[in-house]
Amino acid sequence: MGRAPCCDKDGLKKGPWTPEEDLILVNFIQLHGPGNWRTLPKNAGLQRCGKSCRLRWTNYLRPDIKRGRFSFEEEETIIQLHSILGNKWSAIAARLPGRTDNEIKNYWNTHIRKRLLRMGIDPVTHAPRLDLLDLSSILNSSLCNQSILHMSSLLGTQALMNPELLKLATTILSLKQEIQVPFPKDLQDNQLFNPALQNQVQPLQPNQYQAPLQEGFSSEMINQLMQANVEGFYRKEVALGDSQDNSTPTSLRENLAGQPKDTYCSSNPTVADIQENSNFQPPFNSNQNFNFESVVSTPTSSPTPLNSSSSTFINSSTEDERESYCSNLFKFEIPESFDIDGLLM
DNA sequence: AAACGCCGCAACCGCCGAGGT
DNA sequence: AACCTCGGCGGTTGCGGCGTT
Repeated sequence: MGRAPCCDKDGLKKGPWTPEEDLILVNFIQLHGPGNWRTLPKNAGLQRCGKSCRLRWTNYLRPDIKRGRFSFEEEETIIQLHSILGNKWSAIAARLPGRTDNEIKNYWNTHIRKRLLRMGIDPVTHAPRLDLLDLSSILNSSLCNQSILHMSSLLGTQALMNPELLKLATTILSLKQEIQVPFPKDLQDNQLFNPALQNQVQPLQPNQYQAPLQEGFSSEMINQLMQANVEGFYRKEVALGDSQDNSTPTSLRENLAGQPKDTYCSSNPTVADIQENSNFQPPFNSNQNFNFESVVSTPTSSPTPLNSSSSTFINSSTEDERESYCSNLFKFEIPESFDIDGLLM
């Protein structure tokens, strides 16, 4: 069945809207309402197709549109909703008053997505991905300092209690001493020139996350480094005064991490759907039993209210701070006030 | 100052589902 | 059931602004 074009393209203008066209469209809609978009441009005297008019109105001219930079709360909401809804921009926009799906989509693609990639987090699944991780930026921050104590600040003291991770840390440190690599220089650059290091830290390829790793780096160790990366960011915020119980690795990220995109993006996912379709395997604590509802329902005594950390950075706006803040979103818990049932309907 | 490349965003395109005939 | 229209959605494109060389 052939589909008729939305309008006769002949003689219709395309491209950016002029202020005059905007004025005509706004005046017409204020007087008559949008009505039928197909006939609107003709009635209003615009040389545009109805689709173009609708888009211009909904994305730009609507009086209730909020413009300007996204706040941290908005960004937080976007990330949380995206972890549940996937690329359902209109559904996400419905929960962000004054923001359009187009604006949110653009913001995701140009800002949030890139930031997550830098942090080694898959922007589709919201799961840590070793092949996305910028190891150099993580290691540089620690290895430019000689002391193992700095490694502990990177990995967290809890992580260093783990012999495997301690082994990894000392391996890296000893490597550094052996080969005298100038670590403030980009590690990835060094990999290109130093065979010894190349042998230890291979450039990571897609799908290598669960593949057998090079000698000296068991997959478990790498997993722990990944965990340490995410939690390392998180700990920075703790240091800034946000009290939180780190011993509870409950996070929606972990529950949704392994979901296939089809499930992820189903138009009407229910809690049961997500539970049923989730083939998630916890990447870090394989013995832990995961239950979606247990994650969704947060006890009133939860030490991590959804917005508890917002005030920490509320008045700052650097990318680094957002990145640090952002990483904490992957340990979020859903507060009681968050209507997840309503969200999933 | 000019050339170039990158980035962000507005707008377009193609597809889909709902609803009417 | 088949066909058609319409609104809506998500992916993609292309232009303009800005920074760098």
